[in-house]
Amino acid sequence: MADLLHNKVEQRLRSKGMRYTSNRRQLVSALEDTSGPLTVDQLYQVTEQRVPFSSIYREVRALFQAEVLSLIHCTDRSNRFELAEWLSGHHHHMVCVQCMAISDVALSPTGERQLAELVKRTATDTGYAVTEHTLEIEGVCPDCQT
Amino acid sequence: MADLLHNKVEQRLRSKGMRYTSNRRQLVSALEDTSGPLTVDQLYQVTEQRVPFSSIYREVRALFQAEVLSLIHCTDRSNRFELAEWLSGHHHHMVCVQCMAISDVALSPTGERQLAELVKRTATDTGYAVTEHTLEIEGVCPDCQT
DNA sequence: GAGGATATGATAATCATTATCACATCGACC
DNA sequence: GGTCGATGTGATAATGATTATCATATCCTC
Repeated sequence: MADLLHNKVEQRLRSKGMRYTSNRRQLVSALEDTSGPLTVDQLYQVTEQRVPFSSIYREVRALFQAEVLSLIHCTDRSNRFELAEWLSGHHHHMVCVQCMAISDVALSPTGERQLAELVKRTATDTGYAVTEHTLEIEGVCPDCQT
Repeated sequence: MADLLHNKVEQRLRSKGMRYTSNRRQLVSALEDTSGPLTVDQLYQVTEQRVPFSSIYREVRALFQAEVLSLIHCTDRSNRFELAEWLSGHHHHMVCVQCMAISDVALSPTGERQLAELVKRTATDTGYAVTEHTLEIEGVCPDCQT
């Protein structure tokens, strides 16, 4: 059921006294359909310019504060938004250093377990109370290798 | 020999027709003395305001293009600079979600080997030609836990 | 369907970063 | 050691992305 996502988002927003309006729904849908975080410009294009920039900026920030979206800062200095992990699942990012495309990637369950273990070990060494971890992998994507 | 770093940097800059001037030396020294990436403002403070902002911005960008520095994009939307890994060694970052401090952390050799293996495996799955990887760990630092 | 709340979109303001430009400094060559 | 062409410097202006403002529109509740 594709509407499960929208239900979850709507509940979250309601609980904060916010409405799940058309603008917000379009942005969430756009991010649902894409396999990686998007910039404000990309969101503007993907929604076919139906949502003006001033609104995208405002809504994307509102959704971020409501923890529906999370914010990624990329090597090319762009800021990108994606669905928060409680909506989209835990994942990491592969960045193409040529075309700057970013795509989500999930490790194998075993790999993720190993990584979590590594992170935990590092945490106890440093005294941090760890809440999250992300692995960012840079390289050249298949399309750019020719 | 503490000057090894400066020698390496000087050589690199020379090879690009650039001078290793006092401003640049101060910035590199500042980053050498700190255990994590710094923002432009922090660099301004750490160098005791001897280097004006306009120069910090210019030099930091020049050093970045010469691959002496690398640029980190943080969760709080700040951009930070640090010595490139060929000068400082491979490492990862721990970010405190309270005070936003960032400190470098190196994994154990075993851990790093495991991580590299994981990255390699992921790469072959996706068709990427991997050049780098960074692990970013978020949490609450010891100082902020009280 | 009236009223108080939140959302919207156009525009102006802000802030970090970058460009400009006149002047200073360096280094090579004579 | 003085001259010249190149690179570096610092003050200021310009840019560009993001945020704030505000009048209007839309939604919910009663």
